[in-house]
Amino acid sequence: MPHYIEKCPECGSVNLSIEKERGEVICRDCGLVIEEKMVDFGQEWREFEDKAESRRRTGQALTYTKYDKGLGTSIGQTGDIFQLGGKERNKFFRLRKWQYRVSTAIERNLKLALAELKRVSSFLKLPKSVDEEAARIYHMAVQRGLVRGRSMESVVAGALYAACRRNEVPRTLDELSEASGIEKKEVGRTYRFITRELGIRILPSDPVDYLPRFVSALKLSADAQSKAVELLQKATKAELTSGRGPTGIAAAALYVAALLNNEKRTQREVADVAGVTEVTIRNRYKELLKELNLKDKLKEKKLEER
DNA sequence: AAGACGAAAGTGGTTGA
DNA sequence: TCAACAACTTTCGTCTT
Repeated sequence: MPHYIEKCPECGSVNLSIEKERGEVICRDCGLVIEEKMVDFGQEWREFEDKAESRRRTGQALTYTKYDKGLGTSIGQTGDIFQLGGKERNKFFRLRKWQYRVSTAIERNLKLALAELKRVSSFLKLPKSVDEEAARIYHMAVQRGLVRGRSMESVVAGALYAACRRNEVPRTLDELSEASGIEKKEVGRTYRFITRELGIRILPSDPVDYLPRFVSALKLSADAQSKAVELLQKATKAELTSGRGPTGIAAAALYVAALLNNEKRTQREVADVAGVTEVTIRNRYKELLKELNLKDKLKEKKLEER
């Protein structure tokens, strides 16, 4: 596993945790997110842990982040394809046909769109896998004519949002909106539209997925984070989570966890980081206290402090 | 003075007739 | 297409630390 950073710049700990799914490197001791979305967890070491599977390497994968899928522009234009065997030759014929079908208009649109996608995703420091997915979604959207009547940028933003959700690296609509310069509701609208039209299944995002970033932004400890995870698990069991905004739940759990851990943050601080209001935190927080019998614990805390 | 709390009214989106 | 509805926000007054 290639390590770009060995020690936590905050506390010097070498006890780093690599959250592959989120593409984040986190310090286990102080909870700092050291690297976010910077490591390309590609094929080579993805299967490292799974020894049953042989490691396969098949060269560069087709990539949707290049407008021509990385195939280059000279397929079948020279005579050399005729030296290939039948199977290979057919393959190239198919590719050439496909490429030919991409009209110049679509090609130009894709070039622009993928540049925009790249820009937004690097602004948000998203991992490459999300780029790929978003580009794929955009491709499909173009092919189905879903961009017509919508701005290219908003479709890009919607595709990225969908890709984030699919890869469990949730970004809020606010963040996407800020990065893309598209209004929040517009992003949400195109997101819903393209996922519906393309039949993309999106799991409801898990509040836990938001925690590492919130914890880091609030400079809370790893203890507080695991406490929050614990609370969230209980909350999920008590069915407090369905139908509610995941960010609000994550924020409330984190708020309580911080209190219990003597790392108090104000509701406002947590609310700002999570992109919800204090009121929402209060509501979720109230529910948490009621359902999980945490009141007593908080009272104990207060007594201890005297 | 700042933070926590809660009531009331408003917003944008979903659902179901 | 419209109305009911739930979740969330905004705003504001009151209580607590």
